[in-house]
Amino acid sequence: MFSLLTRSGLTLRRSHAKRSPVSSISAQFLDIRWFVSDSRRPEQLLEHLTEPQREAVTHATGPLLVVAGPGSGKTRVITHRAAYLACTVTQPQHILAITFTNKAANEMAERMRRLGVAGATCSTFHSFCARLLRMYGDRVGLGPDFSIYDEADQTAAIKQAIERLDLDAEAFTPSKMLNAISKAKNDMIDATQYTEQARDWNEKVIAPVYTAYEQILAEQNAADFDDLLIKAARLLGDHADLRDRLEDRYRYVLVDEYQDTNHAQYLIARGLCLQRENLCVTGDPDQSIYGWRGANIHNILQFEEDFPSAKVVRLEQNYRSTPQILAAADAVIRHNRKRKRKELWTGNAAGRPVRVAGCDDAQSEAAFVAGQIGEHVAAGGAYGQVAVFYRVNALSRNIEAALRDASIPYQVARGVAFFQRKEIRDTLAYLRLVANPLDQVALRRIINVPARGLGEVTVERVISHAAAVGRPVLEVLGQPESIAGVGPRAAGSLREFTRMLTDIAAAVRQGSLQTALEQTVRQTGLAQMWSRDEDDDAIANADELINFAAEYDRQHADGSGSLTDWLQQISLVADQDAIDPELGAVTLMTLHAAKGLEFDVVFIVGVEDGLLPHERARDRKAEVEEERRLFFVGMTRARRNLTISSADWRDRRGMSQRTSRSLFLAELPRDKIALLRIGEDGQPNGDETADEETPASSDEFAEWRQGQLVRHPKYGVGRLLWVQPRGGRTHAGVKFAAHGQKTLVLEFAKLQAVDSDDAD
DNA sequence: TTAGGAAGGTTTTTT
DNA sequence: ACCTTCCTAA
Repeated sequence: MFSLLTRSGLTLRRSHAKRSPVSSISAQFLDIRWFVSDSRRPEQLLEHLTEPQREAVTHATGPLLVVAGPGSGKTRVITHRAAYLACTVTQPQHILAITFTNKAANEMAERMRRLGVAGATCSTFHSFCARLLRMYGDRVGLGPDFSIYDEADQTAAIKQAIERLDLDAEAFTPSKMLNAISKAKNDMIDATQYTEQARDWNEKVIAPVYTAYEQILAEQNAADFDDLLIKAARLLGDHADLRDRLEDRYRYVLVDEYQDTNHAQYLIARGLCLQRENLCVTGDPDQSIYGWRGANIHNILQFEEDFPSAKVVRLEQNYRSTPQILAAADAVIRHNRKRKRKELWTGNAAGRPVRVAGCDDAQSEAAFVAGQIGEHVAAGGAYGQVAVFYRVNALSRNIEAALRDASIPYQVARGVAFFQRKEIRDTLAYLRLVANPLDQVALRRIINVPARGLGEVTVERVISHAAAVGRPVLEVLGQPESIAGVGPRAAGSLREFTRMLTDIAAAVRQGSLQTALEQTVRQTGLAQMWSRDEDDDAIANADELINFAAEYDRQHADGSGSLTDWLQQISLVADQDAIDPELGAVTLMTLHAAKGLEFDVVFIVGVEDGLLPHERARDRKAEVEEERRLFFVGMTRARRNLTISSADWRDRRGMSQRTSRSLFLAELPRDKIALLRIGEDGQPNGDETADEETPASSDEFAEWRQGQLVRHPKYGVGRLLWVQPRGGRTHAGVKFAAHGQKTLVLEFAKLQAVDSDDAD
């Protein structure tokens, strides 16, 4: 965001008075016990609701599952239900609503306030757990100022673990290890259990790393993202007194996007509702898109078994999209075999057909999108009602360039990217160290940034000395002369470094984060380093960070803020949090980030084999189904117009490569879509030239895709490089192990598919 | 110890 | 194309 957000040619710098997209997350806990502002009668809340919606809203006690199709008014039901409960059976402060992003949490709080209910807690799982751990973390080995390690910090910790074990297991990259550890954590398998269960060679290598990694996190008073959830789950599981206290506080619990909860989140939701079972979950199995990070779709599928007394309400009427859009999305999702049947329908008026645009290359695709947005606005539409979705972030580049060229304002939903920038991480590392002196990942990051003559050798000496005398590193830093092997020069630098930290800590105690940050940037020499390197981006971004701190200061003028809390907010920022709907700009984001949003006009670009479904998912049926759900989520965001595009050529790794179209395109219903052919200029080439593009003759090979293994009677086994319908025949490039690359016509080549699908 | 260049590996999605 | 890491020279 910030500078990323404002890359468009137009001026989008927001004034300070305006709410910064990410600063809005600070309001996430709304514990203020206000009065229910008007004496709204409960019946009023039921007006304008359909029968099933009303059923869900008025179901007061006991478990409730709301299976809500896209655009079925789910958010409305949730907020009305919370409001209804608050003025019939309970008070606002006894309601806990858990959503997927901070942005959604804020929105829910805001909508409830508009319904006259203030004081409910609206939060994400991660924020809720973090706050819980700040209070009760001592029971699971965390001090109140623990650091939250993101992926980069985790990687650093893993590297430390590997070093400590004297392992040079280059067979695994740290990120592979991290994945394995994260997966284990998501299943609530701790390092001890993992070690006991380790069967194959992989697991036996990873087990000691997992153990060492956990040790390092504990030493540094740090928790990774997974820890937030699993430590909170353990807290609830092991401490009945705490559970009782929380259950008394939160008597009605509501979990949104339940299809994307993992095992730890499931345990937390359960743990909060053991006695009253006033748990209401909402979600849609067809929109489960986070299986890859441990989400367990069975949580929602088995809700009725978990809670035999559960009431189930299905919301199937769609109020969002045109019948064409809904029918197209429905036709696609029906191809998923592991699925509960659901009938989607809408009473909305017919609109335009869904458009499927085949483009020459990624540039013409981008130009096409920009041109169409221009036309939309020329016809009276607003930029703010347009979104472009893609499978991978890298695809935003072309689109951004084309929008800039066309002077179209846009925002990219990449809230986290800002905080991952080097200059921001460096600056924050100083503050992290002040908040949590045990945060060695932060220490190692900046002890020699900017360079002050403290090399690897010195740092290791200091750290091992600290370990030897059993004192915290920061304490040892202050008396460098007592460390063997540290010369006078290094000692001077160490003292200077310690003094800077002390000064920053003092500035933080003064209560202004803005001042503390300004001082950090100046005193540490970071600012000087950036100007020396003429790194204008770094300077601008650091300024943005300072503004962000200033905004926090302003919102916590009453003294309710803290450095730890500010850092926590930053750690838990989501990409979606960076979107400002008021900005009046086109929104660019990944399909994952699109969940829960809606726009009048939607473009889904790069719908090509290998991209959607992504090549990493393509070999496993379950993963292809998740990719299909992702496509479904994207399609169903559209209210009025939906355009799906693919390019015949796309740059990958610097080289232009032939693509083949996504198998999902063949699943769109012919009669609901309009096919377009887009030339180099990004203009449609006549309307009905699409026929040669449709794989009319090649239905037989429609399922064949890039990367698939095939067997040729003469050449043996090979892999499909590309598949392209051409004039009633299907051409394909195949790379054979023994005979190199060949171009074949599938109708004649007598290729057999070699099935590489894993049963999952 | 640092800087700078060459080589080499790498790419999904994210709280 | 891009980033990280490794290597070498100063």
